Amino acid sequence: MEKKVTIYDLARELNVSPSTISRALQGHPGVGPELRKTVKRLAAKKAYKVNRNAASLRTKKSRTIAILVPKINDYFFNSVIAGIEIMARENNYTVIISQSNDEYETEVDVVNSLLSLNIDALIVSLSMRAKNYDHFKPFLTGGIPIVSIDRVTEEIMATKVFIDDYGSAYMGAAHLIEQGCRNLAAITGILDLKIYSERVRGFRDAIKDHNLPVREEFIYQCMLLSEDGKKAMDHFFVKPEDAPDGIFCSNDTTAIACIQDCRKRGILVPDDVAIVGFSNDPRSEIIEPNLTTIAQPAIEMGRVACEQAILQINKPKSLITSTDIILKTELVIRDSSRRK
Amino acid sequence: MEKKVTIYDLARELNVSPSTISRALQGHPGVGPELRKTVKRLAAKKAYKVNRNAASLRTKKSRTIAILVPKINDYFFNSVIAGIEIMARENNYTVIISQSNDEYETEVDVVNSLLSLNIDALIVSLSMRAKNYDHFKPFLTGGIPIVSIDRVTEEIMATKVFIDDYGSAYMGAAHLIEQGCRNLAAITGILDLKIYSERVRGFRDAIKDHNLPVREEFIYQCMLLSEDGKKAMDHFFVKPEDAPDGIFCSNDTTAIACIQDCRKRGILVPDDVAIVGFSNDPRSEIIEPNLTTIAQPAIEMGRVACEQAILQINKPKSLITSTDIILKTELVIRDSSRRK
DNA sequence: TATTTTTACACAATCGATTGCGTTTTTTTT
DNA sequence: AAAAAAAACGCAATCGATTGTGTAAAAATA
Repeated sequence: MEKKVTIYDLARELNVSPSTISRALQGHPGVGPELRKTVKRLAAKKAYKVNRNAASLRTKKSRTIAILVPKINDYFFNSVIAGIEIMARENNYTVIISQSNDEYETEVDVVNSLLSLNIDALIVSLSMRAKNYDHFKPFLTGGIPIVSIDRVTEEIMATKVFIDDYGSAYMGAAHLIEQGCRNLAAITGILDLKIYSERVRGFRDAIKDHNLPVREEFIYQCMLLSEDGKKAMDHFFVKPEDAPDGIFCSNDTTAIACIQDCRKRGILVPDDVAIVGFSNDPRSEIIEPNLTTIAQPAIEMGRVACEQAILQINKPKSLITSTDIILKTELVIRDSSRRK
Repeated sequence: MEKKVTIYDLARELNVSPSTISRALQGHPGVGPELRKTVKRLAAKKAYKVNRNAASLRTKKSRTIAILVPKINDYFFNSVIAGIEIMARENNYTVIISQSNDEYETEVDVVNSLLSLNIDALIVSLSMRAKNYDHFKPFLTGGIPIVSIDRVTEEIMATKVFIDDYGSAYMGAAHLIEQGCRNLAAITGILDLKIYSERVRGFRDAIKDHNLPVREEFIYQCMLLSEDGKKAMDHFFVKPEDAPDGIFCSNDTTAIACIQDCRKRGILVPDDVAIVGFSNDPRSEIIEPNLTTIAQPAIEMGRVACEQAILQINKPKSLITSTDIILKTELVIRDSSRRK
């Protein structure tokens, strides 16, 4: 079990001081060009790696960005993470990933444990069960920037990267109406989260703007799991003669559940009921009929979020600002809503 | 921008030495029970969090486990990661996740950068494009245990957690034969990796044991991407009159691509061609016909891998062993292979 | 050549927590 | 009550890298 090589080892071998080694490796001026080369060569030869703990302790910078999302094994967040990872790697940052499982307590827990890790920034998508946001305050008072993605809130002073939820939902609902639907239903996530309330607002406005009635009982609030999709269908179809002919879902999981449930009930999609999902999950191209859905630029969102995080890290702390970055979505029309 | 609270702050406030604070917080004997309570209370009140960098620097333990997988946004690895995350959290470990994108160079890159992070253990699934495994050596000589999962190799001295690839493939192929297939094809990953060569071996043996011929041209080696599935179909169907009537795929992505390609060609699944995939990806329950596939205990694999990592961390370094842990798989029979 | 400026490096403090060892105080033993 | 043992805590070194300041040598200037 060999010990790791330190700058002291290199210093001894070259008969210079450790400080010179450190400066040489960082390319500081004030170290002769020749010495610098010698040092770098020796460092490479002996497979020297900085001890990031030591460096972080001294500089109070860890070159680490933490990510906190509701679920790691979810297509959308996954892609966001992949995007962050790419940008982080390009900028020589390390990434730490955690999940809240959409539970408030876990979120608080994770956030607290991140506090001892000396991270440089936090990229977070809120859990569905938000109660308050006090657990994020130590970051802000500690000068650690927060970038909030997708599920954002005004209550945290943070750069926000998200999509035009209102417009996307409006687009989805309007599309259903254009396809001939007159009786729209929606499956939404918990309305405490702005992302979902905005989508419902867009959904409502699209209906109103087309002079159709908004049926409150056709707005089903849930955790957006597959079972919830089925429950929503049960709810919508208590009176089959007075059921919706178009469903706008706030994610693809519930949309797919609806399609599958329709098949069981012998309801034709899109002719009896047209369905639109949200996210453009890979499953949407596989389900029959293929699912019409709102495509979100997930990887791009990750990249941008990470970019913003790095920007904030390098900005004088007094200048912490709260930018909003809104990314474009796209309605991907497939067979689950296309009527001839 | 408030400074973080340190043990020195607590020490000053209570008029004791920092060492006592440290011991009190760790529950050391040698600190009076009353003082300990007082310290803990004050620490909680002032929201003290240990500085893990400082602690790690001193103890050479970071309570951090690194994960390296080919792709983060892949269902299987995702679930493995989720499993690791759960076990890590239970044991108060932090997890760092990186991906190699199935490229050798990236893998080397990532591994090297992990070297400066002072991780306690590495859990790795190899990239498809393995050339050699020298980049892992510094961990072993440095006393940092490696747990190798799924895509393992004998060439690294590590605890290995994987499935019975030979048996699983045998089971899959035998099932196809039982369903009446006489002319089997296989889509496999790069055969340099044991995981794939074992599957092909199982595939071969199942055919042989049923006294059927193994057609070498029907074993298609690729990176297992969706496009590869289509290319494989082109390859298998150059002579449609002499094409396979059953395909065993080493992952679900290619299996799904095959089903979709069959539809385009007007080939009936499972009647003309029966198809079996590998992993039990969520998409396999959505594709029509539903995909028969080998279910792997991905989350369990993550849990076990993490458990093993923690075991190794706490073991005297001289005792580094190389256990093999083989997890059970299950053939999930669905419509893509079930013939009446 | 004497003086100033520059260059190239060394010294030593510092970040915050941990821990072996030493010291003081209290308790136990004889 | 004196001696020994135990308990409770402090001192100071340590982990490895960074960085402000100090100093000697080399180069530039007068």
